[in-house]
Amino acid sequence: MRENHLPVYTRADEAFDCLQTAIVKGELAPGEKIGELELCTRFNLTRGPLREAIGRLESRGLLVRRPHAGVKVVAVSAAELMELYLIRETMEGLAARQAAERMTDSEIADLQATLDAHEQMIDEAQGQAYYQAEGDYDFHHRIATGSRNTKLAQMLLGDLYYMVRMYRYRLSTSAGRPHRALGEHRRIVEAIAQRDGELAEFLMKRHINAARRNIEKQIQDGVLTI
Amino acid sequence: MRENHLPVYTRADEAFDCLQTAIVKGELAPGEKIGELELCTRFNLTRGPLREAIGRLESRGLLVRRPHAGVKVVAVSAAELMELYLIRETMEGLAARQAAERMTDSEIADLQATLDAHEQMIDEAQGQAYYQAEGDYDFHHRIATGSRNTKLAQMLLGDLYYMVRMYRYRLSTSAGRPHRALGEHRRIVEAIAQRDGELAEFLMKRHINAARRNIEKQIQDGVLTI
DNA sequence: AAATCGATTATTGTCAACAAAGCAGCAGTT
DNA sequence: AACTGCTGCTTTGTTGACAATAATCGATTT
Repeated sequence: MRENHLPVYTRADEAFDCLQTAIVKGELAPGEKIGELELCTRFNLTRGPLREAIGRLESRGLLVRRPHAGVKVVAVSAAELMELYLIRETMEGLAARQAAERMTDSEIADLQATLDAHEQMIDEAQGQAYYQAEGDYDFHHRIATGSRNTKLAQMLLGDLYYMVRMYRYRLSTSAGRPHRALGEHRRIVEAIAQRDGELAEFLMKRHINAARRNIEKQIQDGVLTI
Repeated sequence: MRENHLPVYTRADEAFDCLQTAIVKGELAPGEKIGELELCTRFNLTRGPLREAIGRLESRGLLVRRPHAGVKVVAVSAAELMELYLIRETMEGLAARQAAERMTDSEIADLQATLDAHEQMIDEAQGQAYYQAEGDYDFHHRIATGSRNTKLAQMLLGDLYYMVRMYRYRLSTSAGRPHRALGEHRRIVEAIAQRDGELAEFLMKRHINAARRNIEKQIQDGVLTI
């Protein structure tokens, strides 16, 4: 009778992780057609577990399958990326509201501590937008789980974030934005600490809206190509 | 070069459909532990495709798997069902707003026509809440696709609705609600026809909120047990 | 008598061979 | 010269057998 249910990794889980990170990191380019046995040799897997993983990823919308004709990585257009941000706006707004109602005091304290860490990271590594991106991810991750809304967290963490991160990897956050974003994060946490759900929702929506407009501008300026 | 890509059904697709409908219809009860080979004999499948389907359904949150210990249908608590409705509220609000901006005139006309059909169904089969439930599903389905937001539609149609429908099957919509719901539907479509996205969003959110409170009340009254 | 440890059994995870379907190249015809 | 139909090949879909793991039941010990 094992009490400690530490995650038992099956080959299928392994395959899932390998594929997912490869897609997110851009090692498998969007639109690229991928062969099964090619992936098998690449990740040291057999086709059974791999196919299970492909099924899961297809269900999550990261892969597109055409029966008997192969699987390819989903290609998201600029317009679709913008729509992803619209979805994030509403869903994370809800998450922030629920987080304000449900996060424990210690969780909020932790969140504030991570923001301090993020600030230091930004100061130390100026221009190293990567850290900010990871920090940003961390922040939103905590709010999603803090909402205590199982399905909401699942949809945000399991579906949306992977698609967003997939495009995060190739976009350099514009110079001034990290500091601005951090300020916005602070105000959201303040609202949560004051248990002001409505305000937290409003601020979160505005925050993501700003991020969306930022990317939109970069695309229009030709800085970011999709 | 085949032009007409009619859906090619593989065994895995078949397995997926079988399992999904069985879960939604309650033939596989929530919490019930299901064995693979039992399902194989039941649906005339082999384990390969079945496992692929299980992987997909697990990824969608309808099944819960514990490695080496089997798969069971997810059991959603009353509280979680309420949170599902909170998610629907925000997401379908967004869908209604985008639908107001993007649906074609003929799509809107079609939508109005289906509402007329629903009204007739309700009048003819009084108390037959089933038709209303299906009609309701149809309505929300059209709005979701009408948003032209691929990911949003995918999340609503592929994830949330199946979970909601799973619990719809066992709840009898209270007597007065079908007519009220139809009225709400009409006002939403009106807003869409007038291309008033904000209003459509507001009305849709209120509509789903009302549905949620209706179920909440039924649960409290003991009419509906989960 | 209760509890724990161990062997058995049933079930899941994995693999490799088989069948089927699409794709590409070639040849023949129009 | 372009197009259509055939043939062979590659890739995917499927199957059944094999290996590994957890649950169950029984025996032994405290």
